[in-house]
Amino acid sequence: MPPASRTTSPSRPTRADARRNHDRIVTAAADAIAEHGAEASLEEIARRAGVGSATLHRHFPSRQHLLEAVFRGKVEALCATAADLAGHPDPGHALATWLGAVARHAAHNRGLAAALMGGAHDGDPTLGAGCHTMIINAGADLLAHAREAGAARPDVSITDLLTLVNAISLAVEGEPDGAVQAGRLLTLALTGVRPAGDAAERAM
Amino acid sequence: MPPASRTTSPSRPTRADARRNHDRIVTAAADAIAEHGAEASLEEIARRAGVGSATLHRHFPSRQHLLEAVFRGKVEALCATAADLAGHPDPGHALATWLGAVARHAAHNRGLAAALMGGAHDGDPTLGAGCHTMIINAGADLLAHAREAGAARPDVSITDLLTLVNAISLAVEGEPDGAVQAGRLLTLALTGVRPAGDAAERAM
DNA sequence: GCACAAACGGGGTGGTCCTCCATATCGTAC
DNA sequence: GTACGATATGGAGGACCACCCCGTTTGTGC
Repeated sequence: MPPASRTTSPSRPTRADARRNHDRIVTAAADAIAEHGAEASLEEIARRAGVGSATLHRHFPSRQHLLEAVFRGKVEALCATAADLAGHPDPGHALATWLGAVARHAAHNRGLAAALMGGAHDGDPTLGAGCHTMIINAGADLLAHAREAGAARPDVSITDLLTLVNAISLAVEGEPDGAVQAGRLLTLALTGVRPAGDAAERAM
Repeated sequence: MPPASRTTSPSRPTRADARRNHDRIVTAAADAIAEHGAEASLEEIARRAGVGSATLHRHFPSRQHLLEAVFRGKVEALCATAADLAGHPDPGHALATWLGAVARHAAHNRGLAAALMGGAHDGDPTLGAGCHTMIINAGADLLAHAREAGAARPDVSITDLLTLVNAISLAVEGEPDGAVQAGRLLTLALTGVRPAGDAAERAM
């Protein structure tokens, strides 16, 4: 982040080769991450993109920045889905559907769960508008509506739910039938282990 | 694994220095893992133990083997807890209590969740009797009893439950109030997001 | 005490992440 | 069309890592 120059002009427009390299790196990263997961080698990504490793590090000072760039599109899609579902007549169902969509995206896009998870708590405030924050804001409305409709406990937060979804996604990542497992576990977590219809309130 | 020698005698008793080094490595690993997590540097562990890195690799051919050795005691304790709880009058409560104990152990012993998680699906059959298997066998009884008592759905497996617990434990690992978060999320997953007493069966 | 299998560990290989800085390139003002 | 300066580049190098080879040391049964 260059210090705001003295003139009103925003320093300079990004150079064309820089923009080109940026895009090539993101593309290469998407491939490598799909293949090897979120911990894919940065050296290899640079190699695939045909740039020096220093260039990669200049464009993306941390792995998290790179993940954010790779998955921004997917995250925006999930946010849009949340917006669509916000007006659904059954808010509880809408929330569950959306969380399922998050899990499905994570199952089909290796590394997405890590990108969603990492955002806030790695001490870098410059990632404020990152995927983590975006997805939380998107889900907050759905949860609020569900709560109003009595379909969600008042003491559960959207952070809880997304942590759960991402934890599940990470746990089954790499498994052959990951998407199925993730769906099972998410349903389990949302509805509880007790048989449906058993309303017993226990001390636990 | 030395090929079974021609004689009936089990080749040879382990040499004293080997046993000593083994123990020093496990101790050093416990410290390092508590400090840096399950991904702690093996070189550093060898350094702390005062042995060459080759010695560490000879004793523990993979990181998973080392984790198993470090946490075997804790896992046995959890298995014993499971055995104690097996006769509890309320099997549903017993199961929940035990899963809570697993989470609590994981929160207090960094790396334990990783040890429990890694066991089966990394292609090494020699880890058959590893922590993963031990804990599954221990929990299976509790789940079976809970199911008989109608306190657990018939379609949920012990693997599901342990995956959930470990996923949660890994997700909150390193967080300042990790133990509290893990407890919250586990309770949430076990009882569902709907308010207690809401027995509505939804299509979802 | 001796012989020998068992265990050891220094040092090498090839990998990672990240940084420095001399060089090449782009965009612009002329 | 050219020259210039800011911007961007990438190879080389440092620090670290997992893992392995192989000459050397050490423990043990006789």
